[in-house]
Amino acid sequence: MGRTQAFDRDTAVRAARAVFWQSGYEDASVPDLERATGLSRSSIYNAFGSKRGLFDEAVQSYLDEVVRPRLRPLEGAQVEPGAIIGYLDGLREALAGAGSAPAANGCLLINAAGAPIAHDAEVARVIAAYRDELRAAVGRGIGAHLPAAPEAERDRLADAVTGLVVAAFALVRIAPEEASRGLLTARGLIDSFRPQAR
Amino acid sequence: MGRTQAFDRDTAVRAARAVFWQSGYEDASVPDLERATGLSRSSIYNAFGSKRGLFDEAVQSYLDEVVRPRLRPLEGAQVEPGAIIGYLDGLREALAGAGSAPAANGCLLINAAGAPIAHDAEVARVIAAYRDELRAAVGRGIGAHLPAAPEAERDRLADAVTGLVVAAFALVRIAPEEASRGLLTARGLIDSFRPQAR
DNA sequence: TATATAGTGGACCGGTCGTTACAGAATATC
DNA sequence: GATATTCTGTAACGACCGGTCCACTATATA
Repeated sequence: MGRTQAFDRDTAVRAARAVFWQSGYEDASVPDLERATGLSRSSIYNAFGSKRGLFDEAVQSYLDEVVRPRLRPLEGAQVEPGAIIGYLDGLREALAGAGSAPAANGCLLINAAGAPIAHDAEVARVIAAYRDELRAAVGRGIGAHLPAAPEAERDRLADAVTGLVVAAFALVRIAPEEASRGLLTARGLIDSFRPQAR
Repeated sequence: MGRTQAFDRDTAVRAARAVFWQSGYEDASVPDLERATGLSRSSIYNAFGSKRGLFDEAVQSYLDEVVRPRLRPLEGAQVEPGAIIGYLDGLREALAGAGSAPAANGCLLINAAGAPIAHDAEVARVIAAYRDELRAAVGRGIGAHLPAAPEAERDRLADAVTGLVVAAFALVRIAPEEASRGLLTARGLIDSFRPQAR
């Protein structure tokens, strides 16, 4: 019995996700979240317990609907040779999106990681796991792209590319040109290995 | 006539610099700055006008006494061949300093750049200029280290190394291992060019 | 000694923060 | 229709923020 929940929980989380994505955790105020979700203060605390609770759900939503789809071409046993290049180009496109696209705000996790919230052990754990997932995917992409290259060189290359990708995300909002430059550099590094490998 | 200023301005700025370095601009509260400098609220506003005024002086002090000394071996017409390696190793050492050393907090400017203060045009300008200075220094270091390498490859290498260095600074506090890993990768990239160049 | 400046401590301002509480209206099941 | 649950307002809480103001003390020069 009793009234059923009127709003769609996922929709509300997605709206909150956009706010956290753009503003980081600390700078996203509760009134901001009210406005974005269309919910009242009371409803938010009723449904999610706290601002932090809402943030945690937003992070999960971000991983499921934003991060993992983008890494999908680099998952699985047989990765396309061009997938790693496509991934880098896709990233550059998304990050360079003229401010309108949500991805132009970089990475929700890294943005949120700027402030004290990053000292939170749980958040740090999620970020570390995210990075390892990325490194593995890049490694597979490099492997498929340069099958003839020596393993040591492939590892070094994958390390550099992963570093540059993380750097790009960390820097989009501080120095967008630097971020794009880093992704271009990563592409250039891969290309410079290509002739020798053939 | 009148009483002479009792405290040493530079000492106070250095103390404030440490606070901004560790906490960023927004998270450094005025009480924090009182405690660190040993000055009263009134004296701070008397001497520096505002929190922002104190921050600006701290940034200049940081550039003069921290950044530029470290880049000095990469300045001038004749740079030592090993200088770029020494620079990367020195950075890694400083960033890995067991939490006690101030440099373990990364870069004052990048830390401060996380929050709304980075939207400030002046701060953005300082950061961009800082980055260009770094890129030029790394370029000279690479040139001295690999004089025989083709210019295009040297440029690509210098871009990658600069990107990884900036990334390291941006990431020390979020993911210290990633930062150290990035600097090691930069070293490895340089070494991998060495044999061909000889 | 008179006076101008440097310093302290504390009260206070308006504002924002996350969170809690509560009254009342809307909507579901029994 | 009774009742349980979900909503929306709105007010208030205690804490912190940067900044201002003022009365007071200390120390220098003229």
